Amino acid sequence: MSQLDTVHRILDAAEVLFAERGFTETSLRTITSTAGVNLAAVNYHFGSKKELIQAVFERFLTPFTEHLDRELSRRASADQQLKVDDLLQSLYQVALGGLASDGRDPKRFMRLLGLAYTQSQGHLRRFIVSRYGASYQRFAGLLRVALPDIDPVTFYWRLYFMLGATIFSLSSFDAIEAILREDFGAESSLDETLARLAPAAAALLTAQD
Amino acid sequence: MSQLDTVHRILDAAEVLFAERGFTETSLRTITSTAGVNLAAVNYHFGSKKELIQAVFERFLTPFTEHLDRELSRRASADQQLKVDDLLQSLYQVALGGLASDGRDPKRFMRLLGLAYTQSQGHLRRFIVSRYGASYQRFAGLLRVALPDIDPVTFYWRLYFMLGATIFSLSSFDAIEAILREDFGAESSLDETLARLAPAAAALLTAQD
DNA sequence: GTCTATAACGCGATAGAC
DNA sequence: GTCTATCGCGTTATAGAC
Repeated sequence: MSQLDTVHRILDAAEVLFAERGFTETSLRTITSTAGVNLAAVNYHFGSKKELIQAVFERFLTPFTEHLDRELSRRASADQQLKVDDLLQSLYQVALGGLASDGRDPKRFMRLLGLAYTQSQGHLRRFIVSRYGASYQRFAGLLRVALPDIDPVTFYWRLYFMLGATIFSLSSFDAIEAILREDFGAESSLDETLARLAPAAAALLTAQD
Repeated sequence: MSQLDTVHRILDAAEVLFAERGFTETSLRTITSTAGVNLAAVNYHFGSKKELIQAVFERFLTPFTEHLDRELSRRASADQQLKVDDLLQSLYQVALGGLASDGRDPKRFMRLLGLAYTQSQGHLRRFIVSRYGASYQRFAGLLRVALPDIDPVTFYWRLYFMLGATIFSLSSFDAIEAILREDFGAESSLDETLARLAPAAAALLTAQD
């Protein structure tokens, strides 16, 4: 088995298992046996479990922020000024859809983001902020320009409300979808849910006090 | 030290440590040494770590749902029909404020709820649903009556969006508050944040498609 | 570059003395 | 009811053979 295969197989197994169980709850033994590689391979290729966790996020966040940055630049050059709806559409449809078109599961990505937020992995938060903080700042800045009438503190709280609604509900997408399917017999696809989320998030951001 | 003291001290230490680090990341050794009790005391008084986790949630959720149920009954007997704003006010101001007036930290409660949501503790989810599901169903049912024009699947997705915005942002209240204080020099109290969250959540729920 | 074997340690839980 | 001591197991990480 080539080195590239081994690294790849470890990342694939770790991504799925972390998303299902969390970081602490997933042992290197489980990851390596699922991946079909030797236990020592993780420490050889990644150095430590922490660095493996960061590598899993890097593989999601780099294409995600690239899709988002590209789409924001495209829209910004076309329009005079980006509106709230444009920005949310960039975030939801393009960035997540772009991820899906790369063959990466956007629901799993959201689950990992939720874990990064609540599990106290200080190293992971530092890694994400230092590596991808610029893209976040750009998006937040454009949204701020699109909502000039809201006072700044309220604006930022609403930004976190919006992120919370997004990450929380999408990270539990499968569980929520299963409940609604049982109660109403109606299946919800990720696209339909994003189509429901976008106007709700826009209303949240633009609400009158 | 009396038995009541020991049980109490374990619960106090576990509540703080779980909220700070998560369940798996907090060992019984850390809990008992923080509480100043013997390691064996947890298994003696609670049976297992899982049952200790449930006891920590019980001590928050029982008064919380009692406050909420009482307030919903009070409002329902006064008004003809409860509106969205009434229901959100019951949830935010009264239930959380009631918790605070009992001397229980509502931010810590929100952090624990966030953990229960994202950390895969199957036993905890089953415990919460079986013990407190009725209060949740009642609140969701009243909110449904207040929003009859929205189609049912959209309504429930929005309910999860609203819960996500609430739990996610309040569970990270201290971290978000610190960022905003550094950037704008403006402190945000929990009350002020709830006063910002209520209209935003109402707008999210009542949005036009 | 990949393997086996193991070091070094922390975990939850419990038996048994007091 | 509280203590000490310990069992049995799982963990990450690494040394050394191949």
